[in-house]
Amino acid sequence: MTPGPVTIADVARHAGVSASTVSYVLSGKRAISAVTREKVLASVRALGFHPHAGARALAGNRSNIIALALPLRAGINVPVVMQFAAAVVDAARAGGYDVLLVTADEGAAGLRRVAGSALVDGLILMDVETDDERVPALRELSRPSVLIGLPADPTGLVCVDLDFARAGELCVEHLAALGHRRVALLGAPQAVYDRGTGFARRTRDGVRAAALRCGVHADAVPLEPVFPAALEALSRLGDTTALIVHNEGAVDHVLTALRTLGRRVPDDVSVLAICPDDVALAATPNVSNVQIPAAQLGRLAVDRLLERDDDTGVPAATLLPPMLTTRLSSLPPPIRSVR
Amino acid sequence: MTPGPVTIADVARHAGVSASTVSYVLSGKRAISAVTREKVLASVRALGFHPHAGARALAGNRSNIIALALPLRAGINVPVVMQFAAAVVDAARAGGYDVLLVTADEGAAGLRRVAGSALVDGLILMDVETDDERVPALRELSRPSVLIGLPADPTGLVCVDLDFARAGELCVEHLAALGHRRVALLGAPQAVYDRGTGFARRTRDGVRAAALRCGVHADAVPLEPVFPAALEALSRLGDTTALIVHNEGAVDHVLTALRTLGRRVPDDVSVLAICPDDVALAATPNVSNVQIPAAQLGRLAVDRLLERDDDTGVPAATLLPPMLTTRLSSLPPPIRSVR
DNA sequence: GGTAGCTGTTGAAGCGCTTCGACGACCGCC
DNA sequence: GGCGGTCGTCGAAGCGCTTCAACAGCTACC
Repeated sequence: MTPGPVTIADVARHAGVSASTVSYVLSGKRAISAVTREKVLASVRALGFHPHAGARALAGNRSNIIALALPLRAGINVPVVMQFAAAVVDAARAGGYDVLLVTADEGAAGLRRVAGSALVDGLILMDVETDDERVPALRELSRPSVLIGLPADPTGLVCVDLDFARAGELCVEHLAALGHRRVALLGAPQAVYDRGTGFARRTRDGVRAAALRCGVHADAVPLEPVFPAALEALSRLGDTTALIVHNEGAVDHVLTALRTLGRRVPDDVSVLAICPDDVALAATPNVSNVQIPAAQLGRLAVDRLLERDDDTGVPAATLLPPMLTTRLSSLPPPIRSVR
Repeated sequence: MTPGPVTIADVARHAGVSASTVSYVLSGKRAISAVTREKVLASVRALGFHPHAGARALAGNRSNIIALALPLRAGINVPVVMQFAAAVVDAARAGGYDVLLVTADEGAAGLRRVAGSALVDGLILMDVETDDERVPALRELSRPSVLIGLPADPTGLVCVDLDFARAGELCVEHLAALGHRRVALLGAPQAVYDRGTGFARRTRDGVRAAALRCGVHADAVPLEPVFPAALEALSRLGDTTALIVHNEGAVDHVLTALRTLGRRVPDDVSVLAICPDDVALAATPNVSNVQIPAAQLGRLAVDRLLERDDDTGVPAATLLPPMLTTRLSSLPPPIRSVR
């Protein structure tokens, strides 16, 4: 039944043409008459031919694989990462590429390994730190790469991300417009700020800048995504009337803690989140949020990576504009707070 | 600086030996004198040589890549899946293998594609359904594979998993021993049962069997991992004095719902969970749990896959025995319930 | 009627590596 | 001192594919 793997020569023989013709039919790189093409395709189907990936990579000088460097470390929110990953895989597959998983543990050496051995044609990095050891390595790689995130110095690199600074501003502006005068950012765990992860800091900076501009007082506190931490953070926040939660795993805990403290949402406290829509919709009550467009960013990253073949200049950093969706958790502050 | 990629011939020339000698040094498949070996290794380092993955796969008939088929669908708990994935990647890397990500979307066709094109040397599948279309495909693949999970008919396949039936029994036995007479299993979302995912059903069967044996009444209800669902499920459970939560994402919600209903844990209600330790420890109070040894299972799967080279018989299914860790959430039932 | 220009197909030359068989050098043994 | 046996190294073959240069057969045009 299975007399060893089928090669292109088998297909050529079966179809009564040469191996190169089969190759051209499959790649479409040369005109082939309709008759021949059909004959060849029929043989391909009949024999169940799958071109040998290694041979193809060797001869064609491209593996049709891209590397996805995923963070699997402290403080990151796993479901969000997986949304990115799923989008990247989908987009890559749609473009005829497979995805090789590289963990952040391997660091720059891992990237050099997979790129150096021609295992992958390009790389996508997530969870980029402000001063990431992998960033300089990337520049020397001779393979294209795209970062999801924004390092301190993006020169010569292609980056895509949500404009988190603007997202922070947007939240403050929204709350300020509602009349809030005292807001707080409940952010990522401390470890994420310490590590210099870009998105966390950029949001914080955006919140602070907008607060200054809008004449609003803004606190910013890191937060572990566990219930006691949420409770404790809230009890220390005093007469804050609005919260901005930039921590997917903590949204639920914050709402629960508010309930525990007897503070109603949105009547006593308004809550905004920067999180994917599904997290916002799973919360009770549904939380007004700036969406994290994971699927869109993942797809964009792949597109940027693959369009590099066409060498359309250097697109540099693309920061998607944030979008705030108003749901049930934000209202003007209670009367007693508006002097 | 970079005059194109370094080939084995460059290394051979630099070291003053033949290409085959370099190959043998690198693979260790033939005795090489210490002097020559050092010379070659020095040249490898000096030139920054990385063997071309495609060429290696072509000549050596192995790609040093394994496929990991990940579920990215409704009802699965993403962080747990990622724990498995991380363990698989780690173990694979330790064995000199890279990991290619294949999503469940691609189904059997995806497996045939990556195996048929010799892209991967072996496959690991997660989230196997009772009657999974991929399982028969696997048998025809001519590449080894390991399932994390247990299909209806595991004949001829290598499977590893936690013994969920035994886990369910263990929970009931523990609660029965404490004196509980009425327990409830809060399980996976309905969609997971409908799909026929093995672990959910096996746990339920284990719970029922042990309940019968121990003379305990056991309800089993599916549960979405959102707060309102937890609240609703609990309010309908009547005078149940103990809960078994087999749903990582719902553990927190169940505890919060109990708090909301004014039922204290463990004084009024005992709670057991089947979940990874970190979920149990992040809960308030810490929940007694049967651990899901994701890291161990991931590593085991890779080991099983790679030891196939040695062809040590057919190890068949390996079900790890469950371990119950008693923490703060389980006590004998309140007096009023013990007639 | 000759030539220029297409179109469709082919053979052959690699891509960079592994591995097989061969062989020279050197060991110890009778 | 000659012979079998290791040990260490090498040349060459080939893995299955892509792609280049070449060419046969046409059409079209002057």
